Amino acid sequence: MPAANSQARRTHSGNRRDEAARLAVLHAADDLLVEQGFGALTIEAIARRAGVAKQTIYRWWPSKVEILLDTLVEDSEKRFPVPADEPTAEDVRGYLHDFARFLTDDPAGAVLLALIAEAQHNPGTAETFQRDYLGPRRDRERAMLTHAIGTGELSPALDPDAALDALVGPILYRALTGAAISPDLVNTLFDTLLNPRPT
Amino acid sequence: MPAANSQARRTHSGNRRDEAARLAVLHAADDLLVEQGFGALTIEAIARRAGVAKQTIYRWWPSKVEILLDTLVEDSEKRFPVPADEPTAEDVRGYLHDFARFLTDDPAGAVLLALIAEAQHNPGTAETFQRDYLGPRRDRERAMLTHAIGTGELSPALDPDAALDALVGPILYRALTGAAISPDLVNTLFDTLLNPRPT
Amino acid sequence: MPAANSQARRTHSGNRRDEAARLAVLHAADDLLVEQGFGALTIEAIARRAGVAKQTIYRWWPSKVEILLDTLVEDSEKRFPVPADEPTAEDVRGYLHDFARFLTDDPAGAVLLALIAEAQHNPGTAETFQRDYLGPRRDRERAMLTHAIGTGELSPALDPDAALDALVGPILYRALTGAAISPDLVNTLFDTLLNPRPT
Amino acid sequence: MPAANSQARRTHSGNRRDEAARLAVLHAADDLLVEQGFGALTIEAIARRAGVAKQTIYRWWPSKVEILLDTLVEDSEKRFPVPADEPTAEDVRGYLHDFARFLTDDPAGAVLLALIAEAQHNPGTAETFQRDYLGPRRDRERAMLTHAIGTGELSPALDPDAALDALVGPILYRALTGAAISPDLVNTLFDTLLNPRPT
DNA sequence: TCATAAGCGAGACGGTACGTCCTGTCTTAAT
DNA sequence: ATTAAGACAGGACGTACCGTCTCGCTTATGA
Repeated sequence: MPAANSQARRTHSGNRRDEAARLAVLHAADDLLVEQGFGALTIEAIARRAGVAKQTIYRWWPSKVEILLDTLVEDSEKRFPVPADEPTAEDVRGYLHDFARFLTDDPAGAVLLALIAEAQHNPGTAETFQRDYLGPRRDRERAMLTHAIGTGELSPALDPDAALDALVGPILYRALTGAAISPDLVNTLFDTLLNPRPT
Repeated sequence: MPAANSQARRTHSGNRRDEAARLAVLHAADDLLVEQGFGALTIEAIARRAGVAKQTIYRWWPSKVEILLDTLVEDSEKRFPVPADEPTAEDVRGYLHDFARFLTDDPAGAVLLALIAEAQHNPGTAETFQRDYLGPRRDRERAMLTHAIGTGELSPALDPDAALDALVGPILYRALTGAAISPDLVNTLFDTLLNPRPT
Repeated sequence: MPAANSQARRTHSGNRRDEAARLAVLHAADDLLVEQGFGALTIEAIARRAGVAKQTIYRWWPSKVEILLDTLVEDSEKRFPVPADEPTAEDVRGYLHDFARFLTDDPAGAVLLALIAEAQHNPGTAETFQRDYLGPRRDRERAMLTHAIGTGELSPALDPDAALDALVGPILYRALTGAAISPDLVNTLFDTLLNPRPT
Repeated sequence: MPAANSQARRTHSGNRRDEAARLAVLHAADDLLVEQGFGALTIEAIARRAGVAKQTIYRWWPSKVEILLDTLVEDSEKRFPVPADEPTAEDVRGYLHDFARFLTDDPAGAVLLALIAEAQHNPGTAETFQRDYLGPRRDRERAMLTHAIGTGELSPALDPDAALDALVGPILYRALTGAAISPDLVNTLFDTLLNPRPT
């Protein structure tokens, strides 16, 4: 764990961006969100916990939303990457399970929910979030689904984007309302909406 | 409509709750949210626009969330009431269309999105919102769906609550991400998930 | 002494200006200036020490200069009021001695020096200081001197305003440069510049 | 004059102190003080305008006060040097006129006023200013005055230092309060305080 | 001649204060 | 009892400077 304590004064790197400060900010933001909730996630609190000056945060991130985005992009790639290499129907199913587990069991899932929330409150956030997170992921999800349709493994009644909304929507909705997401639900959604070739 | 302007000093009602003040607050909150977004929705701004003292707001509402809830409950009942009287399959379908239209076309739809968002940021809000809005509506939605299943008109692969999540989820997800919701999408979801008896 | 401690939360006066807060601010500013110098005299430090919110300071004073002015006006009137009632030559002489003593021995003298200094750095301060302090005092000093000239007790070579500058200037200059001001110096200035009728 | 513009990147002298940078700093400080006042005289602003790195300033001057002192020493010597070569009474009188003119008409006079001001706010500045400016000049002024007394041209009622305070004080006081200084005032002070042998 | 040592522009860093805004509590005077 | 008004303590906002630091470069010097 990257120590962000303040007694051992970090020595920084002069003219160049200080990687230790960058990480300290990301971790502080993440920790604060999980431990104390979005209300406690102020720039001042992040700076305080990271042992960093406010100006250092403002220098590199326009707002706390972008900090969260940075952590989310990293965490999402780590915890539920979109299967990209000749994905099969089972890869798609597995991806949906991973997504559900990320939202309900992973502390980082809270970041995704918080960003969706913040996007409702702020049009700028909505745009940034769409551009830097939802859009790129959707592109890869669409490619995944399209491939599995192309092989004949899946044959949904909806076009790929609508099908993805129909799959992701319910999972996310249950997460947003604090409900559990059983693997059965995911499986039934998958079977009903994507109509997989019987095995 | 009760004027909420400040030049014509409203005369208030002595020792009874002032209904004009109550309405002025609800309208001010609604208007501010729609016109200037959630960021501008502060107690001070509501009080200012409503021509009401802050204390009057704090006396009757624990937080701005409850103000929004009050407006949302009223507006939802008006714009897309849950069909309750022997609802048919077509009533269910119509309800989903009304819900989608509320979210995308009605200014009051923004209130629902804002409350879902705020619920992510604040556990207290989540609970209140669930208890006073989502829960009661879901009860009536479940009754509606159960009735239509009981008559044999609908036969979903999922249990009623899961089916409702599967229908509401995608619609809400598209609204949350700012996407349009075509009637076709709603129809296809309805047909795929609820498997209606062919007419 | 008005307690400015923070544990015993002051109860304030609601709708009206809180006199206790006003005094706490004035005393905190005074104390900080004397104890830690002008550099430590920040709005934040005053607020901290007075146990007062910053906003309360900004509500009533445009800047810390006006806080100092308020204390200076009060203190000057108390410590070296301008003799006003048929002042004699000896009253004038005594006034000069009081002025010298105020500058060198009284902690409040530091406030006067600080304001003269600040006036050099800030045109707005210069104007306010002139209008609210120097001007009014000079009017009364001129009246005092004019009266003593009118009785024939004093007959300076300079017009009253120039004479006052010639008397005040050296005293203030020595104070500004941290030099002591002996009563002899004041007496000699008085005798040389005002040419008093021999007794 | 060495251009302090930033587009034409100055080539510096490698191993040795860069004289161009030194001058650029002095001029930038001077200009900023005159054009925008003491409030705008920050190290960052000086560095910006001089096209110099902050570190270069901190390397050679402990604080902005010393920068001003450097310019003041140079300018004072140029604009109103203390007559040193067998000064007559008229030299003394002329010196006082020069001093008054420097304070009121010369942009560099603002530097002297600013340093007197800053000395009130900061004991370190007071000491440096006394040691490097006021002290040395006073030594030469005392020598000048003593010489003119020695020749019998002048016979003040006060000892030389007190006489100098009595002359300089009023002039400076009027400058500090933004008042004009007429030659008549200077002449009368001179005549009254120094009691010159009639010509 | 070529390493080395200092000065330089640049700019990131941890801090502190700025002046503004909003929070939720309180008191007053009027209804 | 309820209201409009608004003062209050508190605390976050985003900005500007502070004084320190490290970087990569340039130049003069002496081994």
